[in-house]
Amino acid sequence: MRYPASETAKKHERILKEAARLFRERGFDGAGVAEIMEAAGLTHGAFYAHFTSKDALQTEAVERAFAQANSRIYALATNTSDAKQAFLDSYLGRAHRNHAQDGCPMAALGPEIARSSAARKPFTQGVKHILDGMVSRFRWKRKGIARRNAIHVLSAAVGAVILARAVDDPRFSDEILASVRDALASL
Amino acid sequence: MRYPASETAKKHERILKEAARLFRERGFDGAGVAEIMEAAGLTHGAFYAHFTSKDALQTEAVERAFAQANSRIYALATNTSDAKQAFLDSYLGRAHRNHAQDGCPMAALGPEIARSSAARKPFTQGVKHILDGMVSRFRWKRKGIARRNAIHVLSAAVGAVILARAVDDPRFSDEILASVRDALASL
DNA sequence: AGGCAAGCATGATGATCATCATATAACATC
DNA sequence: GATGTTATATGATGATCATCATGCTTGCCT
Repeated sequence: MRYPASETAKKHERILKEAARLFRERGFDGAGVAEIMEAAGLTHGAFYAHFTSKDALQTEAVERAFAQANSRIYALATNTSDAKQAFLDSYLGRAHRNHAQDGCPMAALGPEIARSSAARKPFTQGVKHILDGMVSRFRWKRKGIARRNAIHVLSAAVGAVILARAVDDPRFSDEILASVRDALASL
Repeated sequence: MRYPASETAKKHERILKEAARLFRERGFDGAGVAEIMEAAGLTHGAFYAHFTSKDALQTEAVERAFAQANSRIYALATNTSDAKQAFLDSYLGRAHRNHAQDGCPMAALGPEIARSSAARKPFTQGVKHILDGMVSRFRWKRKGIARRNAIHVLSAAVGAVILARAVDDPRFSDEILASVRDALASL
């Protein structure tokens, strides 16, 4: 049957939201169309009325996850006195490590993005946008190399969360997060 | 038919080698048993004479990839005057970025490891072993915080390679590698 | 030398998956 | 208020995959 147009837009949003969540939780291959649709409260058949393919969904889901990440960084910059320190505390905290499903798409999907022709473009834009935000909104001790340091901080933070999640030993995992947080705080 | 025992051992090795390569190239889900066996010069049926499951193969393939990585670090330490710098030049070089299939398993599989119950144990051991090697064999400027700095360098290097691979823009990708290489050289 | 069993190939099995086909029923438009 | 359109559900399709079943052949051991 047919449904009101306002509902349709909400359902589209819900599919995207659940896709962004499930992709980060299980990977692009690990989350199926049917599972995503069910999480959005629909059945699999309705999917192709909203997206042309699973690849297209990947593209939009990555965009969505980056938009979320960027708005968080923006919130840190306006609500805290030291945005860089707030970023480090949040990004390298246990909560982020333990909840990849609504965390940073770089840490959750990095290597899979490199293999996904659909996701690389929005990913590249997302990384550039985040970097620009870090360069302009964080307070850097050495202004002349702010961009280099932003790339450094971002890389180290992403790598640390990936290692902390992959590792089997909780103390070691905590050590990784704490070490990188301390090391980056002085930049 | 039956085959000589020496041949069998070589085939086992070949399966492991191709698995470690294909997993890093396409991910655990992206590389199928049949494809791995074909790459090893066999058919899919022979697989279960060598491994009890694909999960078991993942476990051993991760072990193998880490052994390879460790022997490379060891070689750097014995053949160069500045092992840390040699590591940075190699790990953050274009060759490593462009050839995930025989590069570092952390950068190629990080987030997927976190979701794989089979791979987390060997991964954890591998990371610990690499870190120990870095702490003891690299020349650190500040000896008191060598371990913290080793964790920092490893995280930043892993993150940088993951981002450099995922990004669509070659100049941006090069910039990531060069920035992190420069930033880490002073530790 | 002869029998046993190991290692491999071929092919089957059942599950899972992305995508497509079709029918339905209500919305939007005139 | 009639009509065409649209979002959805159900179900089909064909591909892919891990794993299992079977049988052959030949190395290995007695």
